[in-house]
Amino acid sequence: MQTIEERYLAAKRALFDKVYGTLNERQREAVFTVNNPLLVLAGAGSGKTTVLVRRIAFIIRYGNAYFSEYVPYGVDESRVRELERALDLPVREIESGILPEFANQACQPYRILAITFTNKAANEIKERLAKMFPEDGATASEIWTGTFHSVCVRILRLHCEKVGYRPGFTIYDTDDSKKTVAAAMKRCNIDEKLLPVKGVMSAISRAKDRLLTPDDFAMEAGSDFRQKQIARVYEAYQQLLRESNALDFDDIIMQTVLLLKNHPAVREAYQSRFKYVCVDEFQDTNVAQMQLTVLLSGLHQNLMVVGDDDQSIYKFRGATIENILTFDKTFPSATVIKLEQNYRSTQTILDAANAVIAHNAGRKGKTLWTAAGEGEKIHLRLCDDQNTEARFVVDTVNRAVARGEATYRDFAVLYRTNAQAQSIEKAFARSAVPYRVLGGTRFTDRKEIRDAVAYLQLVNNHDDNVRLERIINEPRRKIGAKTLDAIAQIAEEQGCSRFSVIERCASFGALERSRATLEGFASLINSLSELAQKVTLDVLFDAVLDRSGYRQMLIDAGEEEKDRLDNLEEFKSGILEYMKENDEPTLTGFLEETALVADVDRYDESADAVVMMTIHSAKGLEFPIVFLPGMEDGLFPGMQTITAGESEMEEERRLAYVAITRAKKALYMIHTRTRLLYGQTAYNPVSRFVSEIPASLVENPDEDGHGGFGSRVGSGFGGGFGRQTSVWGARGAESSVTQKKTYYSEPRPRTPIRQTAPPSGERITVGKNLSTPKATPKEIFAPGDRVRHLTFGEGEIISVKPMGADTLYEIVFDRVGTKKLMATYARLKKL
DNA sequence: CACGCTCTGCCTGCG
DNA sequence: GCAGAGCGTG
Repeated sequence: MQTIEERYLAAKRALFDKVYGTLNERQREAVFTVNNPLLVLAGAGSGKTTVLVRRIAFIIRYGNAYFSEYVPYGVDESRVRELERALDLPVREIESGILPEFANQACQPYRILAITFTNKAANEIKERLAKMFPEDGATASEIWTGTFHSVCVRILRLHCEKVGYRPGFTIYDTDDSKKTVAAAMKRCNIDEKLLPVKGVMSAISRAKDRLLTPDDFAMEAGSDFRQKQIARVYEAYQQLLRESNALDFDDIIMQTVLLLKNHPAVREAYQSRFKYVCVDEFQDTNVAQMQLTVLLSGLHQNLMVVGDDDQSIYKFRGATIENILTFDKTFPSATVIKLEQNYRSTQTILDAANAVIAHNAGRKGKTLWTAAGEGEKIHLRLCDDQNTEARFVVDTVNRAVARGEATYRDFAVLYRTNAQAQSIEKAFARSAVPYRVLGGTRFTDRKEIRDAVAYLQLVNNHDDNVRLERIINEPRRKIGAKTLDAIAQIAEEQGCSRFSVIERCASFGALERSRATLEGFASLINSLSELAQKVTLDVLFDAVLDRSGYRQMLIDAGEEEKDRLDNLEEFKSGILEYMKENDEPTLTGFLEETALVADVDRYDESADAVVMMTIHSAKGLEFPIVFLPGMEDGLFPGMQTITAGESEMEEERRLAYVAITRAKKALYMIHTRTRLLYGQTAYNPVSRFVSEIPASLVENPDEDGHGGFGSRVGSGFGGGFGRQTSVWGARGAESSVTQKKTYYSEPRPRTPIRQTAPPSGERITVGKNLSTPKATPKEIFAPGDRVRHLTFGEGEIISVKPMGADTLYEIVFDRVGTKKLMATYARLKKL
């Protein structure tokens, strides 16, 4: 017999469960678990952002209401009955009328910190939080949401002097850093040919990711000559950055960590402020970012991290998958919740993804499943070369659009390397298919934009030597390398900035010849600095372009540089936008935003065009129909991965997993017999990742519909390729027939794939070319039964759960571990 | 100092 | 195969 208290708590939880009934059980658990460390292992498409956003809203409204054991004084039989009866009320009424009284230590919004990696993700969270509190805009805006970098810059702006930077510091991007590293190497008398700048730069970056100071780095280098050299450059590089009052992207994180570590008062202030800390995409964090989160959440320990170890694809950028793999060891009190139900893709796509990723050893182990149904098979396609491949993509798109089965925006082409974009882009352009290419040169990487920004940067921070050098002779002012060397030398001797040397050039004999131009330049910058105090940003921007002569230079160049002028105008509209969005627009603020905003944010999902991007940049996105060109060993996985170790191959495999799970309803994997790569013709075998997908999931015209390509298909020396460069379709009769089978397929009913299984256990077939086996007899298994699955082999049922009209089995397979499968689709045979 | 030629190296890339 | 960097010449 339950006590009154037990019944009260049960009724309370039942009411919360009902109001949050649109979430699945696991999602609800994640939302309600607010205190103590929490690791949410969120598979692709499992609704992790929903969980993140709803959990934050829950914390603000109800605090620890769900799991709290608190029972108010005076709760009696009649009250409990009332609550139990309330379960029949509509959700809205429960939510507004009853739930608020359960609130337990509800948290003020400004005490919650949510950290993401990209501005895009941060904005999405902000927008969705705003929707959670439609009644007042203030609540959502008080929640501290931002990228690692924006959060750290915000902290550093207030405390930078404690770590040795002056207020108004500048942020150097990769290009500025590279120049500074080159300068540092020059100072150390190290030849760039013996030690490439690129390598040094990345070594320094990796060191900062791991919080290693130049001294630490030197210690670790030991007697290794190369490493010792890099240590010297690292030291000099930091020196140069400090002289310019500049931080690079890695410093932003590392210096914040050092600030919090070494200044207890600052640390304690933030620790007591942040009662709840949430981190998104936790699998992408590096040592420094991990340390930062641990420090910020150190007092209250309410740290929630969301991530997917299977989507960790940024090791090369310093991410340590160990952060997520060992989170529960680092925090023994942590709750771990796996989100495995997928709301994005068909079961076929998920089965393929699951099968591929199952080949990795170092993982937490998740198996995605969906209630959506099987969907169409995965299309595998062999083409002659990259041009045929491109034509195949374009024609498939055109056909589907012509039939009214899809619009351009439904398609995405995802590739391993940016170089692959070229041939496909050409084909789209030729056939007048609207398309967009993401990545490559960013808007803000264009020369004219960088120059204009450099002017603004120098106006904002006169010590910024890199930007000074960038624009002092742009437009031409006859200030060449000679003069600059002299200035740098004097600056070094005097221990002052180069700009102050230029200002006082009259005092230095060595600068006599350029005195007039230098003074002119100094007064240009100084007058712009004065102007910056008086006028709005857009006016300042025009003044920079006019007074510097930069605009005139482009106008004089005529038609050739027209684009650059247009780009500058576009950039100006960005300035106006910034001014509209910020109550107190400042030059520093704008420059900061420019430095911290990437190009991905420019991806406009509403435009009706096929989108092309690398698999890396597609992480987090989804598309109805996905093309994966270049599924070849040597390209994906790349040659350097094949010759490297197993852990590199696992990362590459995770990338394949990310690629596959982007697709909602259809996935086309393409490989070619020959491919022009780095000016050479390569004959690549089909990607091993393709071979890791069970043949039963794949429709493979090249095998004449028999499936079963356990061995490699298209190792590719079969038919007369090479001489026949004609596009497909104009080739021999036999192959056109094959092609007809694949993408000249019969019109497919536009059956929505996301529909639940019919209660009868009937299979949903999307397209009649799907040769699905006869419907499985609805045999009911019990825990302990031995069964056989087509792809997973033999296993034992460990749990049986009715799910609507279907049944969810949890099965431990002998070969592949535990999987959750829906009875309708699992095609289980009793042994 | 600017232009043009040759040479090199080349995966992915947030902020 | 191509872009960007570096070098040499007018």
